[in-house]
Amino acid sequence: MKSEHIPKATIGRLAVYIQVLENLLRDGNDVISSEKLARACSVNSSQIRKDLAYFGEFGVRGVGYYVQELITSIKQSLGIDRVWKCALIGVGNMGTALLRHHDFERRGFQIAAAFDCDPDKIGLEFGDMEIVCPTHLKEQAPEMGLEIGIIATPPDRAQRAANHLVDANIRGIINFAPSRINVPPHIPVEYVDFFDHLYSIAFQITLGND
Amino acid sequence: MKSEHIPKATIGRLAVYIQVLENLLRDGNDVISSEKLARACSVNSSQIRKDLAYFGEFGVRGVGYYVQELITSIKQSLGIDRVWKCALIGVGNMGTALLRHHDFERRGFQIAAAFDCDPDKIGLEFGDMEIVCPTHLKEQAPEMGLEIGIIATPPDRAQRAANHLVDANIRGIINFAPSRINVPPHIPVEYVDFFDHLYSIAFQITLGND
DNA sequence: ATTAACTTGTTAAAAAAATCACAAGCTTGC
DNA sequence: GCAAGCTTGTGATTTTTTTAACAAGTTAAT
Ligand SMILES: NC(=O)c1ccc[n+]([C@@H]2O[C@H](COP(=O)([O-])OP(=O)(O)OC[C@H]3O[C@@H](n4cnc5c(N)ncnc54)[C@H](O)[C@@H]3O)[C@@H](O)[C@H]2O)c1
Ligand SMILES: NC(=O)c1ccc[n+]([C@@H]2O[C@H](COP(=O)([O-])OP(=O)(O)OC[C@H]3O[C@@H](n4cnc5c(N)ncnc54)[C@H](O)[C@@H]3O)[C@@H](O)[C@H]2O)c1
Repeated sequence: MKSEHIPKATIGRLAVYIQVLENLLRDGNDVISSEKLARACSVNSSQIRKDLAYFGEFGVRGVGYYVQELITSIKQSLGIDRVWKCALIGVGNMGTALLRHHDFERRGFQIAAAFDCDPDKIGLEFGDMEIVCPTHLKEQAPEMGLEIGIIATPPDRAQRAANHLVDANIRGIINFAPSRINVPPHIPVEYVDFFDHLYSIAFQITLGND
Repeated sequence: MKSEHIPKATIGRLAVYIQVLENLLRDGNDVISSEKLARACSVNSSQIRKDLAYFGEFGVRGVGYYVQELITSIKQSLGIDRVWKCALIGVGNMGTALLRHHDFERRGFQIAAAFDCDPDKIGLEFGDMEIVCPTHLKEQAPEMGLEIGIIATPPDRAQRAANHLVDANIRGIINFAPSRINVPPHIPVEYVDFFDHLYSIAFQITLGND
């Protein structure tokens, strides 16, 4: 099929499929049907087949999908069959948790440089990486091949951080701060806010009460 | 209008509206039109009016929405016009960042108790809260009025943590661990995984390249 | 070889969500 | 008091997404 436009929801589900498939593989499952995978992911099996069809034909009729092969195919489709180098801006509570999280590389991402404007933080070492001032971003980004920016500053500093990233020709941005940022339209921005999920839970609980 | 079923995407957008409205209020805007709010949130103005219509009529024709009033109405609609007490399970990198984050209460949530099974962590104090073993959950949850569980354990411990929460009659769960959990159907579960967003960015960047 | 039991990829149908378009309502100025 | 100018709330329409249905391909057993 190999379609042009892919729904955003599909991307989100592919992330879930990878997660579940990796567990299946660890448990020794070599082959899986869309029906079984669907149950494990709490979705409809046609949904899975349709999601995969956007990118190609990965299964065998009458058999199912070879798990390892499917994982590889999905990762290729998403563009995470390689490591993306990320620049972290803002090394506070959140930034530190991210730096200490050792799952990034395995999942296709590497925080290769960390920036903070607090003089008390500049110079601190994290593994083989030193925290430096965001003004160095423009010079370090091309040198180090930084492509994705992760903003973890307070909300009123997020735009400033975004400006540094844009100026350094970064190609995409994740913003953990609860504020909208303005960047040129060719740079994709994703907002991460746990409170979305907390609101959703609160709402679902409240709803159930009526 | 006051409809029965509300799209999940609507809840996500309401969270964005609150964020933007609070900034508008801080900047001294008392009234806003759906058109202007729409631009600030990068959505369609009918979308905003429709989202709000699910919950009631909050605007004044010819005028717009009174910002403070609208914030209050949205919070009421979502059920966050009060503080929800949360139980954190797993006080590692992520859990610690959450505990140190002082935005929770302002946003309607409070991490009122923290649990970890690591003997080195049990007994540590965080403000006026002491980390205790998850076996105490069942006894503390009703005592303290804990309603929402936040799982921040390693993925292979998430199900165990979920079981503790279910056993303690918790009403909803946020899972930060990258693994699916099984709980009774009346308990809503939300999965938080930043990698969704990283995948999405990687995909959007890769796509732009073709 | 043929049949029966599965499972995919895809087309068709249904459902859901987003957008448009406009009547209804508020405000201001004359 | 009325007209002109806005802006909401909502039915109608369009677009998007999800689900169902099934032909086509695979395997295994007889
Ligand atoms: N910690 C959490 O659990 C959590 C949860 C949800 C959202 N967030 C959001 O994530 C962001 C970071 O949260 P945190 O808890 O780490 O805050 P924090 O205050 O601990 O850290 C912010 C860091 O950003 C640095 N900084 C400020 N301005 C900067 C600039 N212009 N350039 C570079 N660095 C700059 C500060 O020096 C500090 O180190 C906030 O916007 C917060 O709302 C955090
Ligand atoms: N740190 C991050 O930035 C980050 C990012 C994305 C996802 N996550 C996910 O969040 C989860 C936590 O990450 P982390 O970095 O804090 O890990 P961590 O290893 O630092 O912390 C895990 C904590 O859970 C505790 N724990 C283990 N089993 C437990 C149990 N049965 N009951 C109670 N506590 C238990 C451990 O003692 C430890 O303190 C992981 O699943 C991780 O994949 C973390």
